[in-house]
Amino acid sequence: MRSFLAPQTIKPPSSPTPSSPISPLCCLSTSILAASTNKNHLIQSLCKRGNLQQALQALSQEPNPTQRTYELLILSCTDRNSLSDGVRVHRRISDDGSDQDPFLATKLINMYSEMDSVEDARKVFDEIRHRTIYVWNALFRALTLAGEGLEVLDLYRQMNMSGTQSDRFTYTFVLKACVASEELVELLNKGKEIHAHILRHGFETHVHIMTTLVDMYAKFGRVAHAAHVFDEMPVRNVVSWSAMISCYAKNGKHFEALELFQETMLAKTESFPNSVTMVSVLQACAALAALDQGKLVHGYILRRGLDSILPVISSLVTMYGRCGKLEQGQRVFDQMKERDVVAWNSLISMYGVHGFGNKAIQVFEEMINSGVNPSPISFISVLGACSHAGLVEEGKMLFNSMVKDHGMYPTAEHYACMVDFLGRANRLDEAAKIIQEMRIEPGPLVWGALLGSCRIHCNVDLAERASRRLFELEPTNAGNYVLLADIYAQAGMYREVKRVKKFLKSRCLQKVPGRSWIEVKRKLHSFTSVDEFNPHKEQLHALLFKLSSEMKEKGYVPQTDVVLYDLADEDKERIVLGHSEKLAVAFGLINTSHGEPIRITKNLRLCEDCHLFTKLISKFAEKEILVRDVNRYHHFQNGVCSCGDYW
DNA sequence: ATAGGGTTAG
Repeated sequence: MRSFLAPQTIKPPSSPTPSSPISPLCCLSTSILAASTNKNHLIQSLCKRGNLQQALQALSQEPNPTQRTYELLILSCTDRNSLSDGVRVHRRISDDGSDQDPFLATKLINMYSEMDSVEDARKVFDEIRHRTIYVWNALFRALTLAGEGLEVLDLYRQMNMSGTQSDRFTYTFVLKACVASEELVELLNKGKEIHAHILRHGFETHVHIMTTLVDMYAKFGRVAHAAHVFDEMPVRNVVSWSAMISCYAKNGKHFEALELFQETMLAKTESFPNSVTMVSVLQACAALAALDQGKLVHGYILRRGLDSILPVISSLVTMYGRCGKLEQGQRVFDQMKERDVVAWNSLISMYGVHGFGNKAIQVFEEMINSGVNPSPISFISVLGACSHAGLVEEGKMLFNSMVKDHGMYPTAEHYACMVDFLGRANRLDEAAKIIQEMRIEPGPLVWGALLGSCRIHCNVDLAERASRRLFELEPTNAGNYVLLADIYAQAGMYREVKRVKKFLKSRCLQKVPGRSWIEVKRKLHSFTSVDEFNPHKEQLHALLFKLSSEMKEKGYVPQTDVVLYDLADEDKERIVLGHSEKLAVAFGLINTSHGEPIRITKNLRLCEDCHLFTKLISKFAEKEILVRDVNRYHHFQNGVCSCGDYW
């Protein structure tokens, strides 16, 4: 490597640059002459002013660019996102032997990484002999961003063997690498190993590293591990809090997310939530349909002046949508000064889950007309809307336009939407054909959509085919087995039902218990059908029994096919009457005032009997009831449901 | 000597 202190080349006086005519003085001292031809300062200031082309021009006239000059050139190329110019600068650096400078190598790796050219970053790394920890870290970061987590972990092992010590940055990069890869399960152990390194090297007090650890366990779904790390942290900042709240919100622990936010972070610490915190909190409110909590959070957002931040507003739209408050969601959206594709997507899927398919399509078109390009998620949202509203032809057209007009490749989710709305419309052959002709391997999402449709139309043959694939793809997902058993039960094939249930038991697999929530006077109440300790249980059962008897006189026939046990009819009736959703309805009838709608959330799909029961209640009790199940909204009013019995 | 890291929208 050439020293940067090497004597500078002196240009012969016979070839002066035109802009600097030689004065007699210059000939007296070589150093003065060198200074007058030195373009380093010029290049640097051109870079700072963003004038990359002129800087490159000047570079060609400068025989001895300094390290700082190269650094600014690299940064300037990165800013411009100009790969060709970056390569030019890189070549020049190699030409004068500076490519063995670890500082510049680090900068080059970062540059290539920013330009999504991880192969070039890797080349820089491979060619440099003296690898400082900065060089290693830069490559780790580049590979992680490119999703090459496994490669990072392999290099990390090599680095440890070469005797180079990790620093505090290394740990955050390799922890992220553990989750930046498809092979999540295997890498959990790798992450735990790194966790041990971190403790061994005394970094357990380091906020950045420990927060990354929390996030890593969160992404592996290891909530207890994440909470343990978080609890042990001696110092936490707003990012740590946000990471832990997000961990709960993303892993289905919505109550815990709200509790940590309200009862711990706000009440007991000096940490101020920021926009990122609010996004996770709103997500939890949305998931629980906790409208009162959501409104409080909205108020808080306004007071803290976070209401102009795009992700926050999108989350607000989603929260109001998922709480059944479409007008509020629309209002929040209308007040936005600028709208990005995520905000539009929030609005589209808000109308979608409520069954307003045409409105969702209209919003989708408005988005395009306003000059915002649809993202793959826009299509998932609008196709999902078509599904919920039974808009088969519209859905097919949108799907085709995604490929033709927007040049997008459909993902498994897009195909699953297609299969879903074709299947629901009892066009099962067409749905099966879509699966056959997919340009990617059909995954569990797609087969699951087909199986769901088979359940609606009670198609045992196709259901067996779909479930065979599903059992191969996700052998431990109890939901698939239950769905098949459900179909057998509908078809009266109880021996098959028994077989499936026996199989479930032999594998120690359990169906997710049904759970319903209702928010009354700012407090969330949760119900399951098996909870013996619920203080309201007796009262609710008595009320349900009374209602059921009254409605039976008016023609209600309990839909007991959903019960997977071969029992006497009256036992089946007792079971469906104890479903969590009915308990929540009963609780709502007792605890809401006249004219106030009941709003319920459920973690599974609504069963036939609960659907029928709720429809009738909405008529006989003259009560508006909103139920959000795992897929969509049901708006019950005067004996009718907004889904048109099609869900 | 210099450089760089964690939480976010369907």
